[in-house]
Amino acid sequence: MNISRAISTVSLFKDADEDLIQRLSARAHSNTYKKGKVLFIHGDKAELFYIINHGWVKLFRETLDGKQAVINILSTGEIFGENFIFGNGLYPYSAEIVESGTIISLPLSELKEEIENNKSLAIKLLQSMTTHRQKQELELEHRSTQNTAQRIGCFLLRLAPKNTNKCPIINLPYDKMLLASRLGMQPETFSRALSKLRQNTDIRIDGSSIQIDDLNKLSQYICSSCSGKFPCQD
Amino acid sequence: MNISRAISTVSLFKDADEDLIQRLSARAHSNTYKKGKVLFIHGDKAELFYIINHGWVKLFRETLDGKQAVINILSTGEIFGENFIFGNGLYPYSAEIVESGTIISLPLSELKEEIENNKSLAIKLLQSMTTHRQKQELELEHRSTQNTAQRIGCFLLRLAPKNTNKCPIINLPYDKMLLASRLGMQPETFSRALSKLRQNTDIRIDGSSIQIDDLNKLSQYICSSCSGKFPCQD
DNA sequence: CGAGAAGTTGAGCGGCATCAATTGTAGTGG
DNA sequence: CCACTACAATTGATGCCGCTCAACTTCTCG
Repeated sequence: MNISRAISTVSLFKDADEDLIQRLSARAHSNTYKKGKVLFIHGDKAELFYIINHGWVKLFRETLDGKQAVINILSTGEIFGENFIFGNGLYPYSAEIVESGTIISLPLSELKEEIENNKSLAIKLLQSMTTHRQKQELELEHRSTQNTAQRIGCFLLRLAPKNTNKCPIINLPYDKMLLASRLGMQPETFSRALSKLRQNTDIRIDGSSIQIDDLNKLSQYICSSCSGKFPCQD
Repeated sequence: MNISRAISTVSLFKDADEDLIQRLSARAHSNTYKKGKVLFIHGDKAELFYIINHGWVKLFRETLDGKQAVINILSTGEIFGENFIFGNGLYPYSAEIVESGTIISLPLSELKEEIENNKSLAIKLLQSMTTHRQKQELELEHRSTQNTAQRIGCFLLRLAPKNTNKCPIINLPYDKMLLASRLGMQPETFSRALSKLRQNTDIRIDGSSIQIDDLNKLSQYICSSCSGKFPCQD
């Protein structure tokens, strides 16, 4: 897959004209990284933003006493670092490859220039920022109102295909340790919470694949502690 | 204080030209509300955004089983609802007056129109969204890495004046119940956590005013569980 | 097949929530 | 102005949820 094709799949550039894609491609670099590679750390000078062509990336912060807070875990077609164009010039968190893959990097200065000259791109970025803010707020709500079993269930519900009424089978996108950190809990707690969820909602677990027999029962168990209604759309 | 003056104090409109302020003022309404008044609730059609001229406003979400998650508590010169211009047309949370005051309301459509015709305003909005996102991420980190006493201390530190090396005296901006909910804890927990903080950091508490004798000791107690360095700037 | 990591399970503990009772405080009306 | 009321704030007792430490099992991959 070539670079310009990858760029044009990103939702921020979906309706962009061909010229823009080409200008961006000209300044882009594609690299393949192994699991464990750190792209940048909290406090580094922010000069690039990234598009994931393939693989998984973890965004996180580390506290002085060694704890880690995972902000998000991203995959193919997703973008990160783009929201620092108008920041203080430093990355506010770190990024690490958690599943080997290829990453495209682009200069923030180039994106900034494009945005300043392209109204519809600026508005696209505003839209994507709005979406992210709302997800973030929902995340914060979940942390304070949902218990660990519900948080796992909520994650599963959002992975489930929306429009099938048959029992979906879900494959966890990455390993359970990573998922636990993504959901803000310990691996041991995750394991126990998942089996608690199984007891309460009749899901069937086989390694990393999970079958939901009764979607209704699951969503009731989860969404009673949420401000939204299933299926989640906000 | 007249409407256009109030509008021009908002950071989003700080460098705006006089014409813009006047166009906005022409479509603005100022209202005085008492404590308890609900401006809008989660799910309402989003048609207005608001500027606080005076008083305090709580933004929050409510879950089906009655729990409440406070998103933020805002005051004079702050703006809210502006980030729904590019949303799905519905308010994603509720807003309630918690300290009586006057609020200016403006149509979102007007702001949207201005932004689409005014590049520098669009960029201003992008900047403010960036700031908000980073604050939100820090908030999420705090919830998972800081305990209740540290969260209170962190709140105090951010209220303290930055550039004095003498012992600052801080007045809590609103009552302790509300502050507890803002920090995601129960009132009883807040009370206990505050006295724990007093024991560990030599602060002196007298009702709602708090004196910090040893700023260094306080910041060490707090910021060891944070990814940032004191004084907080990111 | 063996080493190391992921995942599970158990025991124990601490932090925060909950329920309940008491004290402090501000606002109301006689 | 004071008595009354309602609510804020504190304190105690108790229980649960999730973290920590530890042992064990399962899985993965060289």
